[in-house]
Amino acid sequence: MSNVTLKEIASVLGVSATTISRALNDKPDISKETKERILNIIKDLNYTPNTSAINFRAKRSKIIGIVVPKISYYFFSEAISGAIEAANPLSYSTIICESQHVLKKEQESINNLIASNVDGIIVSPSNKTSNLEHFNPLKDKNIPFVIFDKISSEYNGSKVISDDFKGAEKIVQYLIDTGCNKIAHIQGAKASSNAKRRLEGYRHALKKNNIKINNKLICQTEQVTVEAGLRLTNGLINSKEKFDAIFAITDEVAVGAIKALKRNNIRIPQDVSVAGFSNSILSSVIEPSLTTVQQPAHNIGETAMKLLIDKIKTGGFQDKTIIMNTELIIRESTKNI
Amino acid sequence: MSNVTLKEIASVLGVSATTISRALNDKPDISKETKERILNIIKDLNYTPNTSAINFRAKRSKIIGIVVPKISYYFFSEAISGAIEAANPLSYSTIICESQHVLKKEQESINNLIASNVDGIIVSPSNKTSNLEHFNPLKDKNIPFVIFDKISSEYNGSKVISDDFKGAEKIVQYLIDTGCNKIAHIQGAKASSNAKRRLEGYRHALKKNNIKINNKLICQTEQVTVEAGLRLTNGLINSKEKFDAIFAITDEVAVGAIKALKRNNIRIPQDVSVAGFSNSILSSVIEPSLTTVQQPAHNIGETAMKLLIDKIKTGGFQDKTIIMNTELIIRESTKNI
DNA sequence: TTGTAGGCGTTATCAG
DNA sequence: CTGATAACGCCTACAA
Repeated sequence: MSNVTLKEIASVLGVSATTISRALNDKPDISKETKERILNIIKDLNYTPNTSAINFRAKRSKIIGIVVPKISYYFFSEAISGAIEAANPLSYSTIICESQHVLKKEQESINNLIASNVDGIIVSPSNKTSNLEHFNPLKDKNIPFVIFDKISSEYNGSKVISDDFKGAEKIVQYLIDTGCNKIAHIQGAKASSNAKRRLEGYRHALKKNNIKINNKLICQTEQVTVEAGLRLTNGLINSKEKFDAIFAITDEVAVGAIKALKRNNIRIPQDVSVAGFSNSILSSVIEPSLTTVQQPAHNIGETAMKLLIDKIKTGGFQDKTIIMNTELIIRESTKNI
Repeated sequence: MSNVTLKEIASVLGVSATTISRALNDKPDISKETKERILNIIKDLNYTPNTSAINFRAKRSKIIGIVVPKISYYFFSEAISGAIEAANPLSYSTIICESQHVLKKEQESINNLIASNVDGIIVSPSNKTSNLEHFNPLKDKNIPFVIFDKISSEYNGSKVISDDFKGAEKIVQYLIDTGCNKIAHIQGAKASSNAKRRLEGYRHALKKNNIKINNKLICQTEQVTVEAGLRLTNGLINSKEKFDAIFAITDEVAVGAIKALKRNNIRIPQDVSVAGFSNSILSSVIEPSLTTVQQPAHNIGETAMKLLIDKIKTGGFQDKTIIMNTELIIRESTKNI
């Protein structure tokens, strides 16, 4: 903790604490000479202002809370990294909380952050979060917040989302363009808005190309894991339905799909193309490497933070929805045009 | 921000602010009846104590700073997660900073954290950090700190490290046990203490088994990436030195090695076994899946946080070194015993 | 058992 | 241009 206080410096220099405060804070009502004299001497004094005192007096904390389901998911760690990078230059610090996809923990995190007097909160709701009632305390206390990633398009507060619909449409269109027309989809958690939008994108692409939607080619998993991809793909293989491509809700699931196909000696992409979503590290490591959709995680975090800080500064009246573009990353798991 | 203050509640209830404070903080010098009466009424008043004020007065922030090279590395995100989990029940929050493996940013982060009046700091120094001079401000200001992961064993402050030496020894011994005796090693950054300790473990295992160390089989990379592993393994293949195993400094590098071997139609593990270090997600995705050493990342972060908070509470006199055990994870990239 | 006074470090306000 | 004063919300010490 810092020791030297303005008062102490003041008594050493023979001026008032107020004057030193003015010198330190670039206030106009101080003569150039006094200011320079003070700043020169203060350098040697090893003074660090007491932020607690400053924030206390200013009735703010300069701290932003971030709540994510799991820090160690690549998407979230990148988003956090982007958010921090946006916050630091504006002298905001960030407190991170994990909800572990448990609604109660999400709620607790929000309450803890309120108790910490954060100036604002960024939340990526868990898969289990279907309504936003636990955000009410934030509204009550007038604490601005921004939501990112998993959030339904009906919600009309400030949010940053990636364009799941278009991303899915884009990658399914690519599958179609490369000659596939019996495209299976492994869908994600039912409550997940991202999963819903990707499903819609998938459907839309098929319709646009006059391909009939075959519900037997759509399967679903609550857990988006390699294991689930493996299991569901095995299911598809064992069913009588023919398919020439799989579009999986995430890269993890797609990796499971690739493993299942390989074990059944089904060639990728000659017999079946595989596409994922996220562009996680996995996608370049798996063989064949995975065609996928890149979400600008870092950028999403950055944007959410900027949006929030803007909201804090302006009093938080305007609500904005920012939709981030996705990018198609073509690799070996799909055919060439 | 909270609005209701003790004073306001006091005037409503017709008691003094002090009494309410006592009720809220479980102080002994208050009658049971008054306490209950106050607590009952206060529930409806939607009071949140002003943490800024409390911390300001108590001359502490209840915030711990954490500095890591990169949040999105699995090891660090898990360590952070562990640290947060240990901190929250003790009502500490955490501020995360990224050094991006840049010494100057590490320094800046530490200074920013000091300026934020954190109660203590946990640092995982970057690869580029060879001395700890930039920690002096912490010592000067008497802010306790704990270091984890990348730190030389000579440093005698508080630290938490995983047992790289034994981990490396263990996995090399396993390679030897499965019939390898021309074991190559891809070494990491020169300044990295982990890399040094893993190299020592490798050497030790060879010596113990009377296998002569062949320096031509030891190569080195500053960047521990898939690409580096690929490049260096190609180098090994093109050299005249024979080898029957590769022990890579990290899983990323090992993945590169696997890719290089496969492209050269060298069978894994029949012709060459491959071993990594970290047990990152990659290791189970790559084919063949990778034998590796698991570092208890979550546990390391948790331990570091507990150590730090202990130090904060006791005034920070005792320095401890905690060495965490590693675990050998056997997969398909190595032969069976 | 309860209340009063004072101060933590900073800065806005007003007076000089 | 500079200084004195008060106040932010809470809690400790002391008084009643």
